[in-house]
Amino acid sequence: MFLGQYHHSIDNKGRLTIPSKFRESLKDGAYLMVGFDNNLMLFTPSTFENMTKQTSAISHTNPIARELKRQIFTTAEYVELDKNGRILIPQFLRETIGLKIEAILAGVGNLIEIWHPEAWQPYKDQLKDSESRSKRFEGYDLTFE
Amino acid sequence: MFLGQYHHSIDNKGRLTIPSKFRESLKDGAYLMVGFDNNLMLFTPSTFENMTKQTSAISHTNPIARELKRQIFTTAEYVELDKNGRILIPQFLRETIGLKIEAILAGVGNLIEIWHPEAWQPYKDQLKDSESRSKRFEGYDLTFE
DNA sequence: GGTACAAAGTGGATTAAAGTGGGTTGCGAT
DNA sequence: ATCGCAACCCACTTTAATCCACTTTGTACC
Repeated sequence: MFLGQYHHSIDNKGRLTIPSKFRESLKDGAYLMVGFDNNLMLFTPSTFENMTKQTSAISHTNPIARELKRQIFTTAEYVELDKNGRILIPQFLRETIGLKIEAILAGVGNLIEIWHPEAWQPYKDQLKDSESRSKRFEGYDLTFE
Repeated sequence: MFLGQYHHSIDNKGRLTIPSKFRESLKDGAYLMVGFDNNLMLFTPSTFENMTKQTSAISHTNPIARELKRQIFTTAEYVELDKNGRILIPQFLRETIGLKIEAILAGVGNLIEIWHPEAWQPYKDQLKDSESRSKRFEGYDLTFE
Protein backbone atom coordinates (compact mmCIF):
# COMPACT_ATOMS: atom_id res chain seq x y z
CA MET A 1 0.00 0.00 0.00
CA PHE A 2 1.34 3.40 -1.01
CA LEU A 3 1.23 6.06 1.70
CA GLY A 4 2.52 9.56 2.22
CA GLN A 5 3.64 12.43 0.02
CA TYR A 6 7.10 13.31 -1.23
CA HIS A 7 8.64 16.31 -2.96
CA HIS A 8 11.37 15.17 -5.37
CA SER A 9 13.32 16.81 -8.16
CA ILE A 10 13.31 15.89 -11.85
CA ASP A 11 16.65 16.15 -13.62
CA ASN A 12 17.17 17.49 -17.11
CA LYS A 13 16.75 14.04 -18.62
CA GLY A 14 13.28 13.63 -17.15
CA ARG A 15 14.27 11.18 -14.42
CA LEU A 16 12.32 11.07 -11.17
CA THR A 17 13.44 9.25 -8.02
CA ILE A 18 10.80 6.93 -6.60
CA PRO A 19 10.62 7.10 -2.77
CA SER A 20 12.45 4.12 -1.36
CA LYS A 21 9.35 2.96 0.48
CA PHE A 22 7.58 2.46 -2.87
CA ARG A 23 10.36 0.62 -4.66
CA GLU A 24 9.79 -2.91 -3.45
CA SER A 25 6.27 -2.92 -4.95
CA LEU A 26 7.58 -1.68 -8.29
CA LYS A 27 10.57 -3.97 -8.71
CA ASP A 28 8.87 -5.66 -11.70
CA GLY A 29 8.27 -2.31 -13.38
CA ALA A 30 5.29 0.02 -13.34
CA TYR A 31 2.68 1.57 -15.59
CA LEU A 32 2.40 5.33 -15.93
CA MET A 33 -0.80 6.90 -17.21
CA VAL A 34 -2.38 10.32 -17.47
CA GLY A 35 -4.75 10.93 -14.56
CA PHE A 36 -8.01 12.84 -14.26
CA ASP A 37 -6.86 15.98 -12.48
CA ASN A 38 -3.91 17.21 -14.46
CA ASN A 39 -1.68 14.59 -12.87
CA LEU A 40 -0.13 11.21 -13.65
CA MET A 41 -0.96 7.84 -12.13
CA LEU A 42 1.58 5.12 -11.45
CA PHE A 43 0.42 1.52 -11.05
CA THR A 44 1.92 -1.82 -10.22
CA PRO A 45 1.77 -4.20 -13.20
CA SER A 46 -1.01 -6.31 -11.70
CA THR A 47 -3.21 -3.34 -10.84
CA PHE A 48 -2.83 -1.92 -14.32
CA GLU A 49 -3.47 -5.22 -16.03
CA ASN A 50 -6.62 -5.81 -14.03
CA MET A 51 -7.90 -2.45 -15.13
CA THR A 52 -7.12 -2.92 -18.81
CA LYS A 53 -8.29 -6.50 -19.10
CA GLN A 54 -11.94 -5.52 -19.27
CA THR A 55 -11.23 -2.66 -21.63
CA SER A 56 -9.40 -4.76 -24.19
CA ALA A 57 -12.30 -7.19 -24.36
CA ILE A 58 -14.79 -4.65 -25.72
CA SER A 59 -15.50 -4.85 -29.47
CA HIS A 60 -13.58 -2.43 -31.63
CA THR A 61 -16.58 -1.81 -33.88
CA ASN A 62 -18.13 0.24 -31.09
CA PRO A 63 -17.10 3.92 -31.48
CA ILE A 64 -17.38 4.65 -27.76
CA ALA A 65 -15.19 1.67 -27.00
CA ARG A 66 -12.55 2.91 -29.41
CA GLU A 67 -12.50 6.30 -27.73
CA LEU A 68 -12.18 4.69 -24.32
CA LYS A 69 -9.32 2.46 -25.38
CA ARG A 70 -7.46 5.41 -26.84
CA GLN A 71 -7.91 7.43 -23.69
CA ILE A 72 -6.41 4.65 -21.63
CA PHE A 73 -3.75 2.94 -23.72
CA THR A 74 -2.29 5.84 -25.67
CA THR A 75 -1.77 7.83 -22.48
CA ALA A 76 0.03 4.99 -20.70
CA GLU A 77 3.62 3.76 -20.68
CA TYR A 78 5.53 0.91 -19.10
CA VAL A 79 8.58 2.04 -17.11
CA GLU A 80 11.27 0.37 -15.05
CA LEU A 81 13.36 1.62 -12.16
CA ASP A 82 17.06 2.17 -12.83
CA LYS A 83 19.77 1.07 -10.41
CA ASN A 84 19.19 4.16 -8.30
CA GLY A 85 15.43 3.74 -8.04
CA ARG A 86 14.45 6.30 -10.68
CA ILE A 87 12.00 6.16 -13.58
CA LEU A 88 12.27 8.06 -16.84
CA ILE A 89 9.02 9.92 -17.46
CA PRO A 90 8.45 10.07 -21.23
CA GLN A 91 8.47 13.56 -22.61
CA PHE A 92 4.86 13.59 -23.82
CA LEU A 93 3.68 12.70 -20.33
CA ARG A 94 5.77 15.44 -18.76
CA GLU A 95 4.39 17.93 -21.25
CA THR A 96 0.81 16.87 -20.66
CA ILE A 97 0.86 17.99 -17.05
CA GLY A 98 3.60 20.60 -17.38
CA LEU A 99 6.22 18.84 -15.25
CA LYS A 100 9.59 20.54 -15.27
CA ILE A 101 12.14 20.35 -12.46
CA GLU A 102 10.20 19.03 -9.51
CA ALA A 103 7.23 16.83 -8.72
CA ILE A 104 5.05 15.64 -5.88
CA LEU A 105 4.72 11.89 -5.41
CA ALA A 106 1.59 11.00 -3.49
CA GLY A 107 0.80 7.51 -2.21
CA VAL A 108 -2.93 6.92 -2.70
CA GLY A 109 -3.41 3.32 -1.55
CA ASN A 110 -3.00 1.09 -4.58
CA LEU A 111 -1.68 3.81 -6.87
CA ILE A 112 0.83 6.63 -6.79
CA GLU A 113 -0.05 10.05 -8.15
CA ILE A 114 2.52 12.41 -9.64
CA TRP A 115 1.72 16.11 -9.50
CA HIS A 116 3.14 19.42 -10.54
CA PRO A 117 3.88 21.13 -7.19
CA GLU A 118 1.60 24.05 -8.02
CA ALA A 119 -1.31 21.78 -8.89
CA TRP A 120 -0.81 19.90 -5.64
CA GLN A 121 -0.73 23.02 -3.46
CA PRO A 122 -4.53 23.32 -3.10
CA TYR A 123 -4.64 19.86 -1.52
CA LYS A 124 -2.00 20.84 0.98
CA ASP A 125 -3.92 23.99 1.81
CA GLN A 126 -7.13 22.04 2.27
CA LEU A 127 -5.45 19.93 4.91
CA LYS A 128 -4.98 22.97 7.08
CA ASP A 129 -8.59 23.99 6.58
CA SER A 130 -10.34 21.52 8.80
CA GLU A 131 -13.75 23.03 8.21
CA SER A 132 -13.75 22.12 4.54
CA ARG A 133 -12.61 18.62 5.37
CA SER A 134 -15.34 18.07 7.88
CA LYS A 135 -18.16 18.41 5.35
CA ARG A 136 -16.71 17.57 1.96
CA PHE A 137 -16.86 13.78 2.33
CA GLU A 138 -20.24 13.57 3.93
CA GLY A 139 -21.72 11.55 1.08
CA TYR A 140 -19.20 8.72 1.30
CA ASP A 141 -19.64 5.74 3.56
CA LEU A 142 -16.63 5.17 5.77
CA THR A 143 -16.94 2.72 8.64
CA PHE A 144 -14.16 1.53 10.91
CA GLU A 145 -14.76 -2.06 11.91
CA MET B 1 0.59 -4.67 -25.14
CA PHE B 2 0.99 -1.53 -27.23
CA LEU B 3 1.05 1.71 -25.24
CA GLY B 4 1.84 5.37 -25.73
CA GLN B 5 1.92 7.72 -28.68
CA TYR B 6 4.73 8.64 -31.04
CA HIS B 7 5.21 11.31 -33.68
CA HIS B 8 7.41 9.95 -36.47
CA SER B 9 8.28 11.12 -39.94
CA ILE B 10 7.55 9.37 -43.21
CA ASP B 11 10.32 9.60 -45.78
CA ASN B 12 9.80 10.17 -49.48
CA LYS B 13 9.71 6.46 -50.12
CA GLY B 14 6.75 5.99 -47.80
CA ARG B 15 8.68 4.33 -45.00
CA LEU B 16 7.62 4.75 -41.37
CA THR B 17 9.76 3.85 -38.37
CA ILE B 18 8.00 1.64 -35.85
CA PRO B 19 8.75 2.65 -32.24
CA SER B 20 11.34 0.30 -30.83
CA LYS B 21 9.03 -0.75 -28.02
CA PHE B 22 6.62 -2.19 -30.59
CA ARG B 23 9.16 -4.07 -32.70
CA GLU B 24 9.56 -7.23 -30.71
CA SER B 25 5.84 -8.03 -31.11
CA LEU B 26 6.04 -7.47 -34.87
CA LYS B 27 9.19 -9.42 -35.64
CA ASP B 28 7.12 -11.96 -37.61
CA GLY B 29 5.56 -9.22 -39.68
CA ALA B 30 2.31 -7.30 -39.30
CA TYR B 31 -1.02 -6.68 -40.98
CA LEU B 32 -1.96 -3.18 -41.99
CA MET B 33 -5.51 -2.13 -42.87
CA VAL B 34 -7.87 0.83 -43.01
CA GLY B 35 -9.45 1.69 -39.66
CA PHE B 36 -12.87 3.03 -38.71
CA ASP B 37 -11.90 6.63 -37.97
CA ASN B 38 -9.88 7.86 -40.93
CA ASN B 39 -6.82 6.04 -39.66
CA LEU B 40 -4.91 2.83 -40.25
CA MET B 41 -4.70 -0.18 -37.96
CA LEU B 42 -1.63 -2.36 -37.52
CA PHE B 43 -1.94 -5.85 -36.03
CA THR B 44 0.29 -8.69 -34.99
CA PRO B 45 -0.26 -11.75 -37.21
CA SER B 46 -2.07 -13.67 -34.48
CA THR B 47 -4.40 -10.80 -33.58
CA PHE B 48 -5.22 -10.28 -37.24
CA GLU B 49 -5.93 -13.94 -37.79
CA ASN B 50 -8.23 -14.06 -34.77
CA MET B 51 -10.13 -11.12 -36.13
CA THR B 52 -10.49 -12.51 -39.63
CA LYS B 53 -11.67 -15.81 -38.22
CA GLN B 54 -14.54 -14.06 -36.46
CA THR B 55 -15.30 -12.03 -39.55
CA SER B 56 -15.39 -15.02 -41.86
CA ALA B 57 -17.86 -16.68 -39.55
CA ILE B 58 -20.47 -13.96 -40.06
CA SER B 59 -23.20 -14.90 -42.52
CA HIS B 60 -22.70 -13.55 -46.01
CA THR B 61 -26.41 -12.90 -46.42
CA ASN B 62 -26.30 -9.75 -44.29
CA PRO B 63 -25.50 -6.67 -46.46
CA ILE B 64 -23.67 -4.82 -43.66
CA ALA B 65 -21.64 -7.91 -42.93
CA ARG B 66 -20.61 -8.11 -46.56
CA GLU B 67 -19.43 -4.50 -46.41
CA LEU B 68 -17.46 -5.17 -43.26
CA LYS B 69 -15.76 -8.16 -44.82
CA ARG B 70 -14.88 -6.15 -47.92
CA GLN B 71 -13.39 -3.31 -45.90
CA ILE B 72 -11.30 -5.68 -43.86
CA PHE B 73 -9.97 -7.97 -46.53
CA THR B 74 -9.60 -5.61 -49.47
CA THR B 75 -7.70 -2.95 -47.55
CA ALA B 76 -5.41 -5.27 -45.63
CA GLU B 77 -1.74 -5.75 -46.46
CA TYR B 78 0.98 -7.88 -44.94
CA VAL B 79 4.14 -5.90 -44.17
CA GLU B 80 7.54 -6.67 -42.65
CA LEU B 81 10.02 -4.50 -40.78
CA ASP B 82 13.31 -3.70 -42.51
CA LYS B 83 16.66 -3.84 -40.75
CA ASN B 84 16.06 -0.42 -39.21
CA GLY B 85 12.60 -1.23 -37.85
CA ARG B 86 10.58 0.50 -40.59
CA ILE B 87 7.58 -0.61 -42.60
CA LEU B 88 6.69 0.50 -46.10
CA ILE B 89 3.11 1.78 -46.14
CA PRO B 90 1.57 1.00 -49.55
CA GLN B 91 0.67 4.09 -51.48
CA PHE B 92 -3.07 3.45 -51.63
CA LEU B 93 -3.21 3.21 -47.84
CA ARG B 94 -1.28 6.44 -47.46
CA GLU B 95 -3.66 8.13 -49.86
CA THR B 96 -6.73 6.79 -48.11
CA ILE B 97 -6.01 8.77 -44.96
CA GLY B 98 -3.95 11.54 -46.54
CA LEU B 99 -0.59 10.64 -44.99
CA LYS B 100 2.31 12.68 -46.28
CA ILE B 101 5.50 13.41 -44.35
CA GLU B 102 4.60 12.59 -40.77
CA ALA B 103 2.34 10.31 -38.78
CA ILE B 104 1.20 9.55 -35.26
CA LEU B 105 1.66 5.99 -34.03
CA ALA B 106 -0.70 5.22 -31.17
CA GLY B 107 -0.53 2.08 -29.02
CA VAL B 108 -4.11 0.97 -28.33
CA GLY B 109 -3.65 -2.25 -26.38
CA ASN B 110 -3.59 -5.07 -28.87
CA LEU B 111 -3.36 -2.90 -31.97
CA ILE B 112 -1.46 0.11 -33.23
CA GLU B 113 -3.26 2.99 -34.90
CA ILE B 114 -1.62 5.24 -37.48
CA TRP B 115 -3.01 8.76 -37.81
CA HIS B 116 -2.50 11.91 -39.79
CA PRO B 117 -1.20 14.40 -37.19
CA GLU B 118 -4.09 16.79 -37.81
CA ALA B 119 -6.68 14.08 -37.30
CA TRP B 120 -4.98 13.08 -34.05
CA GLN B 121 -4.73 16.62 -32.70
CA PRO B 122 -8.14 16.55 -30.95
CA TYR B 123 -6.91 13.69 -28.78
CA LYS B 124 -3.84 15.64 -27.77
CA ASP B 125 -5.91 18.68 -26.95
CA GLN B 126 -8.30 16.63 -24.84
CA LEU B 127 -5.38 15.33 -22.86
CA LYS B 128 -4.28 18.72 -21.61
CA ASP B 129 -7.85 19.68 -20.78
CA SER B 130 -8.22 17.68 -17.61
CA GLU B 131 -11.77 18.83 -17.05
CA SER B 132 -12.97 17.23 -20.27
CA ARG B 133 -10.94 14.12 -19.55
CA SER B 134 -12.40 13.89 -16.08
CA LYS B 135 -15.95 14.17 -17.43
CA ARG B 136 -15.35 11.62 -20.13
CA PHE B 137 -14.54 8.98 -17.57
CA GLU B 138 -17.15 9.91 -15.01
CA GLY B 139 -19.76 7.49 -16.31
CA TYR B 140 -17.26 4.72 -16.57
CA ASP B 141 -16.54 2.55 -13.57
CA LEU B 142 -12.84 2.34 -13.09
CA THR B 143 -11.72 0.63 -9.94
CA PHE B 144 -8.13 -0.21 -9.10
CA GLU B 145 -7.91 -3.47 -7.25
C1' DG C 1 25.89 13.90 22.27
C1' DG C 2 29.14 12.71 18.79
C1' DT C 3 31.04 9.65 15.47
C1' DA C 4 30.72 6.11 11.91
C1' DC C 5 28.07 3.92 8.68
C1' DA C 6 24.52 3.02 5.45
C1' DA C 7 21.07 4.43 2.50
C1' DA C 8 18.46 7.95 -0.11
C1' DG C 9 18.44 11.38 -3.41
C1' DT C 10 20.89 13.86 -7.12
C1' DG C 11 23.95 14.91 -11.08
C1' DG C 12 26.82 13.98 -14.93
C1' DA C 13 29.84 11.26 -18.36
C1' DT C 14 29.98 7.54 -21.39
C1' DT C 15 28.05 4.15 -24.40
C1' DA C 16 24.45 2.01 -26.98
C1' DA C 17 20.37 2.31 -29.52
C1' DA C 18 16.62 4.72 -31.87
C1' DG C 19 15.18 7.48 -35.59
C1' DT C 20 16.21 9.50 -40.11
C1' DG C 21 18.00 10.05 -44.81
C1' DG C 22 19.90 8.61 -48.98
C1' DG C 23 22.35 5.64 -52.69
C1' DT C 24 22.47 1.43 -55.37
C1' DT C 25 20.73 -2.77 -57.19
C1' DG C 26 17.25 -5.92 -58.93
C1' DC C 27 12.70 -7.10 -60.22
C1' DG C 28 8.25 -6.44 -62.43
C1' DA C 29 5.22 -3.76 -65.24
C1' DT C 30 4.24 -1.06 -69.14
C1' DA D 1 14.04 -1.13 -73.34
C1' DT D 2 12.83 1.81 -69.74
C1' DC D 3 10.35 3.42 -66.11
C1' DG D 4 8.96 2.91 -61.42
C1' DC D 5 8.95 0.88 -57.27
C1' DA D 6 10.59 -2.02 -53.63
C1' DA D 7 14.50 -4.30 -51.17
C1' DC D 8 18.89 -3.87 -49.34
C1' DC D 9 22.84 -1.49 -47.82
C1' DC D 10 25.27 2.07 -45.36
C1' DA D 11 25.87 6.63 -42.83
C1' DC D 12 24.60 10.30 -39.81
C1' DT D 13 22.22 12.68 -35.83
C1' DT D 14 19.79 12.62 -31.78
C1' DT D 15 17.99 10.49 -27.85
C1' DA D 16 17.76 7.15 -24.28
C1' DA D 17 20.07 3.56 -21.30
C1' DT D 18 23.96 2.44 -18.46
C1' DC D 19 27.42 3.27 -15.34
C1' DC D 20 29.84 5.81 -11.87
C1' DA D 21 30.46 9.50 -8.36
C1' DC D 22 28.99 12.98 -5.04
C1' DT D 23 26.08 15.07 -1.37
C1' DT D 24 22.80 14.77 2.08
C1' DT D 25 20.01 12.58 5.36
C1' DG D 26 18.83 9.28 8.55
C1' DT D 27 20.30 5.40 11.69
C1' DA D 28 23.07 2.76 14.77
C1' DC D 29 26.41 2.47 18.01
C1' DC D 30 29.69 3.77 21.11
